[in-house]
Order: sequence, then C-alpha cells, then structure tokens
Amino acid sequence: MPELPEVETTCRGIAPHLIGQRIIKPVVRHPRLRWPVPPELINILPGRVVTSVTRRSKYLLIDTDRGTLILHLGMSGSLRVLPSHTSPGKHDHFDLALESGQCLRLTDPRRFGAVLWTTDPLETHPLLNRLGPEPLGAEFSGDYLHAASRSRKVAVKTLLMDSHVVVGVGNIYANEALHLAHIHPLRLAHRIGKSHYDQLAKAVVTVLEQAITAGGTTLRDFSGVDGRPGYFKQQLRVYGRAGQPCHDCSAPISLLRLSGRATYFCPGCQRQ
DNA sequence: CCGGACGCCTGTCGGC
DNA sequence: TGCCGACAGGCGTCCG
Repeated sequence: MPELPEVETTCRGIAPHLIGQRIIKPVVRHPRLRWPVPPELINILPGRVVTSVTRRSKYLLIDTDRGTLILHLGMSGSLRVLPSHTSPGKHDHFDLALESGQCLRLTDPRRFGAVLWTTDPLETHPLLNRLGPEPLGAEFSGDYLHAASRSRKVAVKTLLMDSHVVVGVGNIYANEALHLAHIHPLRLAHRIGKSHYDQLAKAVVTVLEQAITAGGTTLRDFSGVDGRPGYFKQQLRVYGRAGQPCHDCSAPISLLRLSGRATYFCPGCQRQ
C-alpha cells in the first residue's frame, strides 16, 4: 500500500475539500479495521469543523476544533471525496459526511487501515510518539542515518524501513532508493560508511519527491482522491522487475526475500 | 535492548 | 474450469 508519496498525494488531494468544512456525521459501515473504529465518533464528530489536514509518517491527521481524527491506509486503503449520496461499495468502510454535500470515503479491502480519534497532544499519542524524522524534513541526512546505524546489525534495507529510524519508506521505495544509491540491500547497516549514507539519504529524498510528483505508485488498489491512479510505476527502477534488465547496466534484476519482503536489486550496480 | 517471525484481512495470480 | 498455496504497498506484538 501506500507509502509516504501515496499518503502525501492523498493528503494534498483531500485537504481543500475538508478544510473549513463542518462535519455532518461519520458513517461507520465496518468498525473492525486494524483497530476498532471508536464508537464515540458518532457522538463527537457531528458539528466539528476541520481546521487542518496534515500528514505525519503514513498517518493522515484531520484536525478539528475538538480533537484529531487519525487515518491510516494500511496496505490497501485509499480515500476519495464523493457526493455524500454515492452508494457505497463492498469495501467502503467509513465516510465523513460534510456540510458541502460531499463525503470523505475510506475504501480498504484488506482492512489493515485505521480510523482513530485523539484529544491529546499528537506527540504523546502511542502510535506517533516514537516515530523517526520525516525523510523530506531538515533532520534527515546522511549524517543522521550514519549515526542512527552505528549499533544496528541489520540489513540496510531493514534499517531504512524501520519507522523508528525514518518514517514513510516502505518496501517499494526502500528498494528504489538503494538502487539509486548503488547500495546492496543486504549490506549490514553498521558497516556502511558515511559517504554511502550521504548517497542513500539523497536517493531517498529524490525517489520520494519524484514519486510525489507522479502522484504515487499504483500497483493495484491505490488511487488518488479523484480516483485516478499514481503514475510512478512507470519510473520504477527495480521493484517488480525481477529478471528484466537494469536501466543503468543491463544486468538482470535479482529478487530475494528479506524479512519476508520481496527485495529487488541489480547485482551489477549494487555490490554486496 | 535487539532482531525476526507472526498475525491481522481480502483479493489475485500461477500452477496443477 | 476449479482448487490451493503463495504473495501483496504496513506495522504492533510477541518471543528468544
């Protein structure tokens, strides 16, 4: 599912439809997502006004005058803005009906997504308070990665996908960034030097920014707020390309499994 | 503390 | 055509 570029695309897409809107009511069709949808939303949300829509990691934060709605898209989730009367499909589990006559609709076949509510400061929320820095923020750099990796005896790809180290980098973009940086995904994190981490940090930023520009990557489920897919799939360097030639050196892309996740790399460009 | 496996769900695809 | 296992963009929890 959605990694940072897809969530960012969603955030930018829904924000103008939500900000300043008064919420009529939530519609909970399937309360059993990753965690139960809080039943009290039925009483709390009507009448609330959306004050901002932001993203932290892969969480969407819909701030209101009385608290914050936290949405996560899991593996297969997407959000659309539709006329409120649009009849729901099988996997349309949650709506936020707005005064504008439109609704924000969560579709999520696998139901790994989440709809949560908090009135506490976000930095204290258990899902948010241990997250690493944003990869597109000022804190993230080669220096940072180098420092964060010194005691980590894991594969560098595993480090990159650890949300306590840096958020938003999932399986697709970890594979892509390592290829762009010419680093083998199995190299041990603590044995990689600073200059390589400089390259890696730059590659992460480049890949994520290019993916956001393309509206994200659609493999199957993901769509933007208008229902259109993301177009970054056409620019993927290694992900899903096992056996196909590397665009840089023509060697066939290799596939292995790391912590159960498909790991693609070029044996020519990314030496162990 | 650290690393790795598991489980939550449904849909799709390839092999037989 | 049907069945069955493997696999899919995430991530908290548990266990050694």
